[in-house]
Amino acid sequence: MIDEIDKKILQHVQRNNQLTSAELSERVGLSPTSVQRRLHRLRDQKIIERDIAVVSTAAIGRPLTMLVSVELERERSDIIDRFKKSVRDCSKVQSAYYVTGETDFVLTVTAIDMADYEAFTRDFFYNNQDIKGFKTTVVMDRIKASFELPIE
Amino acid sequence: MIDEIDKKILQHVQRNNQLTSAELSERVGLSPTSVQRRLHRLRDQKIIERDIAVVSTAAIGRPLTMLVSVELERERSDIIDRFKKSVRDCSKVQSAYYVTGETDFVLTVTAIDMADYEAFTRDFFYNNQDIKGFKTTVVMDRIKASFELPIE
DNA sequence: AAATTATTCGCATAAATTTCGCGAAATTTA
DNA sequence: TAAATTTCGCGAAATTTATGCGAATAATTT
Repeated sequence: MIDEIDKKILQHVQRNNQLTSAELSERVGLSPTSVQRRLHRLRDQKIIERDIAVVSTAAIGRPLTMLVSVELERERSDIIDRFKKSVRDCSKVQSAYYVTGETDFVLTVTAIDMADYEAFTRDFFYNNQDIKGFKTTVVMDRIKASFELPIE
Repeated sequence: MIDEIDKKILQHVQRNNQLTSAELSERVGLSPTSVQRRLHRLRDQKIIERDIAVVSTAAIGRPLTMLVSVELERERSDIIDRFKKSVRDCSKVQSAYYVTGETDFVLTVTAIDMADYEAFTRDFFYNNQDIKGFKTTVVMDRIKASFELPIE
């Protein structure tokens, strides 16, 4: 399915997907044409799921990140699905995980400032009958934020 | 610093940075040349921090994600800095936040399976004198995982 | 307000990169 | 080991990106 050269390509593009096929070619030891073809295949097969630019939170005026643990009133599948959808539709929520343990979900939420976050919680949580409670953790420092995977 | 057209460009490329300047041109209403020049500027100014390919965790054989809350023995700056470095250097850790609240850090860790995660905790936590304790939460479903920001 | 200066724009064109056709090499299957 | 399939890499074509430059727009100064 995916061989050693694919892995090398993935290692590089998951750090920088703007490398040209000639540059990748040198790094993985294959002609630019073949590298290009492999990239196409990796994208077609969704081994590369997507290609994105990461925008600076500071530059865009959203310097705050919160980690929010959410507990639902009941673990009923229709309630869970409704919550999942609301989370997907909210652009202030960067990521959302359905998890084991005391709480049901953990969200990553960005905000302009505390007042803005406050407003978000009002809209998103207090208005919502399905939500039993939530707990906010403030991110003081982002040591690392990536989707990189160790590939062999 | 950044105007309405820049924002439109950012909105698009944070979802898909493989769009050509001609495609972006249509979407934002500016010539391809100008779009290209703006992209360059946005990258030079680190408003676009980086450009990455997101690799499928399943395809690469790392289907498990854990959220790990870590508490250090003492909140001494040298200990904190040492921990930060170890986290940055570990490719199994996708993201790491220094946070307020009961724990000091929250990490996102990927693993092949539970045994693999078990091995990681041994290496990373039990070996480490600086760590008082940690709590693992297993991700059952990744509803959303992005670095997208709401840009106006 | 008018004039000056500085930016940004978009066209034309040059440079670079990606895509495609094709035969050769390598790998897989029979 | 022969046949079939896949992958390779070269060269050419097509597409995309980068650059030069005058025109238009916006900002600053007087």
